[in-house]
Order: sequence, then structure tokens, then C-alpha cells
Amino acid sequence: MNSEELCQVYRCLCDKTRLRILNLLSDGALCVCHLQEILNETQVKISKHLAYLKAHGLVESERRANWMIYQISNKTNPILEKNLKCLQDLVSEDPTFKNDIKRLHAMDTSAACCP
Amino acid sequence: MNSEELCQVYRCLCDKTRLRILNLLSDGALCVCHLQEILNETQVKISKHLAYLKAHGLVESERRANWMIYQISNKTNPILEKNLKCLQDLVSEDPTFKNDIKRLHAMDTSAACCP
DNA sequence: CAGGTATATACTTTTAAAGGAATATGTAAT
DNA sequence: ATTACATATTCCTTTAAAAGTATATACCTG
Repeated sequence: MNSEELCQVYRCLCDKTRLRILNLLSDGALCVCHLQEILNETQVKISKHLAYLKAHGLVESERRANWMIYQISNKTNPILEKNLKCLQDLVSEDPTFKNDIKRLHAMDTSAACCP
Repeated sequence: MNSEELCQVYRCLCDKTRLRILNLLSDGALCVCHLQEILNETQVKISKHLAYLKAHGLVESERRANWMIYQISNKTNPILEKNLKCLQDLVSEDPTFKNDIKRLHAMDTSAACCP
């Protein structure tokens, strides 16, 4: 990884909505509608942030019928990995991250879109 | 640290000039003129990026006669610390960072501004 | 094919920040 | 007090990206 790519990873990380998304995806793959529900944000907003993350290689997506399932990219990226670990350390400190995970675990996973 | 502060740290890290500055300061305190010389950038540019880093608590400054000496903040910041370590891992991979450090070590440290 | 659902894209407005030019501030030396 | 030097700040222009509204696309079902 070079300095330009490194900056780009940080640009991906410097938005709260994207951090929340990455925090949730660290727990496992999710569809757009579930992210939307947990974060309580509009579909457009979630979709655009996912597109941004995907465009820069941090997440991958796969269609399942009507739904798009997003997950953290499989390509190894040391910077991303280390920062996702940092995020997980912060979950207990920050109410937003903490609550997101709580809502994720409380979520009904019997829907067709659930991986 | 909460999610807002975390985003702000990443915002500080997502500019190449600032990463180069932080990389150099990881090696020890430096004055503006030396950063300017090593990075081969204008005084205003360096000065403004340092102001940005200082405004967000990543670096501290101290005046020594005509010179301002900057260093990585003493306040412990786990996210910053971990990312500075990542940066150091990348130094050998990225030509810009590598060359900056090379120029730093080749620099004449007998000047009055040298800490 | 028509209609519904999930998601993406295009267009627009607003905001943060980058970079340059000019100028201001603070310190030292004479 | 004046000058020189190092650094900071202000003003301006440009660019990236965030967010909203509207619309388009993709897939499924009947």
C-alpha cells in the first residue's frame, strides 16, 4: 500500500455513518435494508455510503434476489483491519456504536435477505 | 474517545501532507522550516496543516526564539498511536515516506532551531 | 407483461477543506 | 526604533463530498 491508498482508507473512515456501517459489518454481512433500519437513516444515504466504501475497496457486495448483501472486503488490507479492531475496542466506550450492535443482535434474522 | 472524536482523528489522517508530517514527527520534534525543507512545500501549506493538526490535538507546539517546534501530542490517544505505528510499518513500502525519513536523517541538526 | 420491492444513480444545494497570494505577528539583532 | 527572519493568519478560489429529492434499475411475483 502506498501513501495515496492509505489516505483513501482514512477518507473512508472519517465519516460517522461509514464508521457505523463498518462497525456493523465487522460482525458479519448485512443487507442495505437492515443497515438502514439499524442506523435509522434514509435508503439513499446508506446506499451512497456503501457505494463509496465499495468504490474504494473496503466492502464487497453480492446480490441475493432483491437484496444486496454487503460485507467487509476479503482482500487483505492491514490498515483497514487494524482500524476495525480499534473500532471494536471503542464499541464499549461509544454509545452510538454500542447501541448499533445491540440493535443488530436484537434483529430478526429470519427474513429472506439475512445471510 | 467517542465516535465524533474518532472521525476527527481520521480526518486529520486523510491528507497526504499531514501524514508525511506525522511520519516525520514520529521520529522526533521538528521546526516548521525543517518540515518545509524536507517536504519541499510552501511555508503556508506546512503551517496550515500544522495548525489543523494542533487544533485537533494531534500535535503540540512550543516556541524557541524565532522557531516553532512541533511534536506529536503527549496526550495519550490510542487511535493515533496505533495509526502512527501503521505508518511506520508503511515507511519501507512507500517511496514518499521512505524518502522523507532519509532526508530527515541527512539533515543538518546543528541549526539553532533543532531540538 | 404489470406491479411491487430493494437498491442505485442523477441532479442540486450546501459545507469543509485545500492551496495560493498577500499580509500580520512575534522574536532577535543592530 | 528599525530591520530581518520564522511563522501565522486572512482573503479568495477551487474542489470533494455530504445530504436531499426525484428518478432509474434490477429482480421477483402473479
